Amino acid sequence: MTRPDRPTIRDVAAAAGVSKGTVSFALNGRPGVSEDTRERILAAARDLGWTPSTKARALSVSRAFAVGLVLAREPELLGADPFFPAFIAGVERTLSDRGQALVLQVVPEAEEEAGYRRLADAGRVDGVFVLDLRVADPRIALLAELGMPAVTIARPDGPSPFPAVLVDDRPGIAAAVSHLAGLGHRHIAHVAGPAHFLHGSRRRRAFDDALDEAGLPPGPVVEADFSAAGGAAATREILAAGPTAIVYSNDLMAIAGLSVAVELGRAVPARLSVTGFDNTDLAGYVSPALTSVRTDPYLWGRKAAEALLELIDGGTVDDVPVPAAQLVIRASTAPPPPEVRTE
Amino acid sequence: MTRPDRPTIRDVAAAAGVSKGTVSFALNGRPGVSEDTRERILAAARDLGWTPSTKARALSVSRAFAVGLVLAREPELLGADPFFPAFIAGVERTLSDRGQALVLQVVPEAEEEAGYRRLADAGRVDGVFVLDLRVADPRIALLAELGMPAVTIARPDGPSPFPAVLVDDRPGIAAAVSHLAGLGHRHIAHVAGPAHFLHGSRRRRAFDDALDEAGLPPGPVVEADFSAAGGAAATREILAAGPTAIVYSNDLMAIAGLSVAVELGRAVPARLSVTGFDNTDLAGYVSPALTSVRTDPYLWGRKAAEALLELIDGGTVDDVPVPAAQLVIRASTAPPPPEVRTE
DNA sequence: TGTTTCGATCAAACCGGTTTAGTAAACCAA
DNA sequence: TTGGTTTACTAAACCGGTTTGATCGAAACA
Repeated sequence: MTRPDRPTIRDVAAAAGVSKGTVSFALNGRPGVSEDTRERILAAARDLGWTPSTKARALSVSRAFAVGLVLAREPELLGADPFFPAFIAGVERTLSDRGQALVLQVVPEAEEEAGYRRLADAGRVDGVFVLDLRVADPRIALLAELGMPAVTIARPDGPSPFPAVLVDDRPGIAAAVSHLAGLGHRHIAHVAGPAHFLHGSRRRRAFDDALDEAGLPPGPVVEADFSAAGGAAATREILAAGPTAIVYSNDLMAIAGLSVAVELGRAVPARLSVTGFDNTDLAGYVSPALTSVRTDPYLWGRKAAEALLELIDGGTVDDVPVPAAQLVIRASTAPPPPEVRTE
Repeated sequence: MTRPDRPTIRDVAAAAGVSKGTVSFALNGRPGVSEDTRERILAAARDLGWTPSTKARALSVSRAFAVGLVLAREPELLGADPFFPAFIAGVERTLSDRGQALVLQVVPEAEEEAGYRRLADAGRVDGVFVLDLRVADPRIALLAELGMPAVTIARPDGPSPFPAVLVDDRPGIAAAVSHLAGLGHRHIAHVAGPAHFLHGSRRRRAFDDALDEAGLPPGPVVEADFSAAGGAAATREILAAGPTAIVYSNDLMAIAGLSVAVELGRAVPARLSVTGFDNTDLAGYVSPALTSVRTDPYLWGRKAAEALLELIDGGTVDDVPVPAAQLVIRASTAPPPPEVRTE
């Protein structure tokens, strides 16, 4: 394990025959350095293979050159959700170009606030992303109090001093319901995500509103936990209400529900229509292929990171609009069976 | 955005009426501080709400107090793979107790080496994990040259100065094949992962060996890319060879393949048995429930992090054994149909 | 008693950058 | 020639910790 001593700015200064300060100026493109010396310094730096020490820069300018992400989900649920990796990839896309790093923290749900606090206290990050917003999310106030720049994914329900990436699940749910209603369904059910999650409750509300808008009576709703097991259980429960279609609030539950329905003799889509949400990689490859709502977490990640860096740099940042989610129609939705009479 | 000026060690020193150095000694539990003063210092630190600045410590002891992970997969593929989140959660489990952070980097595959180099040059991390080992992986030599401590997930095929978490896919594949052979299957096919990935090629070799051991002739193998689309395509291709069972090298491809088979009229498990690998959350909730190989990436993450920290602290670390993967038998495997005669 | 030893403490250097204050030389106008 | 600016650069302070070498008083020893 060789430990090649990295050259410091001092070495560069010596090689170029100038002082440390001048080297710093030259490397940062500041005025007050003659073209001649600047080139000599750059050449010296190149020859020595010098790269700035993030540690030293971080201390001297009191910036971490990193942003943080705290994930509070249980590992199993995390693994099943395609959101995070895609979001993170998008974030990285923006960060890596700008020499910023992403610090990740995965904590038990109860320690989420402690997680943010740790990142802040240790000075490890200059800002954070807030995901999985909850109803009346306490993290907003916490981060404001800590003076920590943040960007939320979706606009919180309460007041928030932070810019948000305006992710809106409602049009996606509305599109799913309207698609089903258009096919002739009158008994549409919903398997919702946990109500304390903002996206869980918003999708649910969107579902209710969409039914109303389609002139349909309220449909049965069962709350589940976004997991396959939860989706399966919820499906068993909700099928008792005799819906001809189920709108799931994510693909994982939809795929699990689809299997349950088929096992219970409810052929999909002949006797039951099903829609998912997320449009995961798998959605197009289950049988029948799942009608789902396509979201773009990669894009959200990119935009969120851009906004956060801007905010950290002291800019004022507006909420960031993103394209509305699109319904991808596949084979899991069809008109309801004729024998189901409309009341 | 209040910016509450964090107290420094200097403030603590002033409050306790001692010098900076003494404070540092006291806080780090070094000898040479009277019990009396130590307590006074600790009290002062507590009262002021002092927490050490990672930035300053990092510079002064030239440690980043962070470890790195470079992900080189495409975002979509990342999203579909349950491995990363679980692995990362395990890593965090170990790290967070010890005040270490995880720095993530997601890069296009072509920039993977640059990714490691960036982390190293900037001094952002004290060590890294090496995932998704490839055949003759160039990263091993790169990291050795950079003098960067590392832990590999699985033992590389070539020489490596780094400890490895001894993940071994072979028993899992062997168990799947032997399970199928025990059910009476004689025509077993394999949908492999990319051959340039070590786990792709190892699982394939394990498949070949297991067939041989069961006294069966080599079975057809199609290489795919671990994605649902790839799994579906590979299944279409491999079904032409007329196998009675297919061993997939991950669940995602298996689930996609299962749908393809059913659509082509090959009922599972009546006319085709299918096994997956990973035992994802969804495996138990598709129809039929998927027989799969359970792995434990959460545990691997924990162990890998422990080993890496030990290594960074200058310890010598041996390879880390982990429990062998277990076959989880569900409904997607059954005896082959009787009409298939054995040659 | 004088000397040694030792524990407790402090002042200062250091990590590798950035930034400010200061200076010498060059330049310019009167 | 003088005096005032500019330009190009240096020296030193600073960020907030850790670590080393020196100092000081008290206890231990001869």
